Amino acid sequence: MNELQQLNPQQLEAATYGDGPLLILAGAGSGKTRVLTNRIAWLIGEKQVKPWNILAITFTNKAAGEMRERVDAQVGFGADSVWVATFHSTCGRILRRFADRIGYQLNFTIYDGDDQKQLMRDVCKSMNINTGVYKEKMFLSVISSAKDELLDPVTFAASAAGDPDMVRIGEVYKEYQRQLRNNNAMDFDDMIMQTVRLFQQCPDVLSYYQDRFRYIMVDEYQDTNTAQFHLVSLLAGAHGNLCVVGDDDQSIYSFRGANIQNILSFEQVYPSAKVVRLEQNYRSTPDILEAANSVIAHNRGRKQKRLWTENPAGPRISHVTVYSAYDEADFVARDIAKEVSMGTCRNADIAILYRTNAQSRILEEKLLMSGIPYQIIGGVNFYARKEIKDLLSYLRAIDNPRDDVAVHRIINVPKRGIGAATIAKLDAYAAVNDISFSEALDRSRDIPGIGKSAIKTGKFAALMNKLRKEAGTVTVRELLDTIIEETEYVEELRREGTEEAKDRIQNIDELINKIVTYEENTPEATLASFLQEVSLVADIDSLDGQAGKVLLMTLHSAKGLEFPVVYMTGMEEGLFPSSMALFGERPDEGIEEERRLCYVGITRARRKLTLTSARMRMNRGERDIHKVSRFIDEIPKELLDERELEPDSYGSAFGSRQGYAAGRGGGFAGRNYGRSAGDGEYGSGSYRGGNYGGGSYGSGNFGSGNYGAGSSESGAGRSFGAGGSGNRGGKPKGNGLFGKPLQLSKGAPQKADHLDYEVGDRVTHVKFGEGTVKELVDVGRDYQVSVEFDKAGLRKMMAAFAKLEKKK
DNA sequence: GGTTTGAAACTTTTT
DNA sequence: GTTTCAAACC
Repeated sequence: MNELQQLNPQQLEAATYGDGPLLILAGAGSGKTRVLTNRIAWLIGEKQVKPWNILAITFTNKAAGEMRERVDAQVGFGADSVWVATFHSTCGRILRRFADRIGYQLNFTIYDGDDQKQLMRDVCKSMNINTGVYKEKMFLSVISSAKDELLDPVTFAASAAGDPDMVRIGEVYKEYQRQLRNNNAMDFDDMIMQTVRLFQQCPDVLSYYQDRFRYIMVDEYQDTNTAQFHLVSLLAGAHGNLCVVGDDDQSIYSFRGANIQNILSFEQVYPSAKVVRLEQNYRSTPDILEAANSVIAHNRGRKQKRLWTENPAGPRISHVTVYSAYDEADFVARDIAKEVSMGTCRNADIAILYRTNAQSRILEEKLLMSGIPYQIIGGVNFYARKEIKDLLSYLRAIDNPRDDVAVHRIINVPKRGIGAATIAKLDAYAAVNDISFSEALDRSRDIPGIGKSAIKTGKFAALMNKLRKEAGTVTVRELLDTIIEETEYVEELRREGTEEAKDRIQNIDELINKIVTYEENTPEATLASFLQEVSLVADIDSLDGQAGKVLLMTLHSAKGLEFPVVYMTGMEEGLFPSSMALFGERPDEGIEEERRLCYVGITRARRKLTLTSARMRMNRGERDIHKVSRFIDEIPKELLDERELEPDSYGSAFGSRQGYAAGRGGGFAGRNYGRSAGDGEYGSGSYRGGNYGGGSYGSGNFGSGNYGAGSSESGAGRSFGAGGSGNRGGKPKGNGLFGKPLQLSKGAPQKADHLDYEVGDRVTHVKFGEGTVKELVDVGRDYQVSVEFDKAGLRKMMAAFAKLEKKK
């Protein structure tokens, strides 16, 4: 309790405010988590509130975990009875207990984005919808928004009357929802909406939880959507002790249905609400705060507040303009290496932020080359990887036989010789008889026209039934072992023997580890509880903090985090603010949300902030010329250390260097470098000059290397490098300037007269490190070199591109 | 009928 | 550079 003495007056007021609604407007870095945990401790210690009568809701598991830890540390006895959880897991727990009251089985499956898409494809197919005109994604996004607003298919249809497009969408929504229900499945949005429905339809359940949760706290309240608002209001309906914490300036999830009005009009909804403002920032230097304040001041309709700090001054904010995204990545990598070698910071202090996930690749590449350890948050979720998803689908199909999406996914994985035609017959049979796909499988022999395929499908059905039987008696881990054994899933990968297959096996091992950890830490671990846990993990949750690595993530993922050193990359009009926001339906609102995102980014930095802008960026094979982001202009000039870097050829770059040389044809900043491609002009908006050869560099047979430090890291282990699919056969498909193969255009590496290494020599490669030359083949224009690398394994590459150096 | 291969389209942010 | 769709191939 002596912790309270360390709070400032406003924090103390918020932490010790008694009953009734309470709105805490907490600016960035103002210590809101501290206030929340202190409040929980105070409620229990001073107000004699029972720990199990307290509910604290967050958005991510990570935030929940942190709060849990701090509550445990501060509250002591009884702390674990405090319910700290995310919106989705809270609803999950409630629904696992009462979903049967609203027509679901308790073992319902939770569908992620991939599952939703799959299901929507089936829906569109069954309704004969031309997805060339109406995209699945569009349907899903409208349905998602509807659910966020608590509109069920019936209400939606009513509101759609008169608008033919909306009526059509309404029909799709109805069918989608019907199939979800048939599959005994819910999507993410259902979790919230169905819980609200449960409360509305079953007053006894609602009053049970109202009585259970007498004190409710909601973190990041500005990100709640309408459904979440209703959920919270219902829960707080009896006792009225609702404490919400948020910052309207950090509302960045409107695309996900977040309704900023929830926080802006809290005082209207709860007229007796007490409002406390936390404006003292404990995180950043005065310059960084000043920059953040100046940017956000351009937004209208905010709750007035201005952050201030007593923190000492720090280094100036840098803004660096470079020519290309490649130069940007190079600058960031070099700057990090410099700072770290000077001892001003450690790798673990640094975060590189960007607007879109697509920007991460080039940064990743540069960091890898510079030997800087990094971890990427986001991109491909571990649980979304093919091999993981396959095995999880087995578990899902076992747990919930009605999960048609899961059964469809695995019926021919690994290959069992069951093809599309057979599956179509099973589907038709299931539809006619109104049974699930699994049941149709069980009746394989009765299916008309199936022929001898019934032997294969029957075998598969038998396997699934055997596994289901076993599931009741063994642990999840043992069950997975059996699946892997029976299906020879890993065996198959082992036979493939490629680097990619090895990676997949590693990921499967990692999945097994996760299951073991889960079963060890969860007393009542069941297959269903494990699957729920797994489907509700977010990318950000994998961040462990002890890694000693530079972190790369989107600005969205960075919310709620702080770092001593922050790089905000891609500060360009069209990227950030994104063109989607600029040219969307409501440009004003779009820009304001982007600006809030910028505010979030700036306020992540404690000590040193570096902003970077590239003039040119490759975008879907075209180069776009961008102006510097307006947000840079919104920062007072005197706060910025402006620098402009000239493009220059960094000798070490594999591939990009060459593309760079060719791409310069149009001339940059009025100067003419090397050859002139002739067409295209700099400065007139979008440059669409000759084909830049994006993606086709390294057109030799480079293989699809898999890099990254350990595939257990989220995002690492992603493969890049040219070659692989899309460019099979070793011949460059991509066009160079004027449609000719890039290799033939000027500036591309030429075949060397001779090579200064031969078979058996030790060589070094800029990315793969050291290795031994195994084979040299003269293929006309160039030599093809095969090298067995110590770390990266056997690689084939073209000598002119590989830039191998003989080791002395 | 099933599998493999090649070409085309597509990239905001996510629980 | 990745994922999806159609055609060729077995």
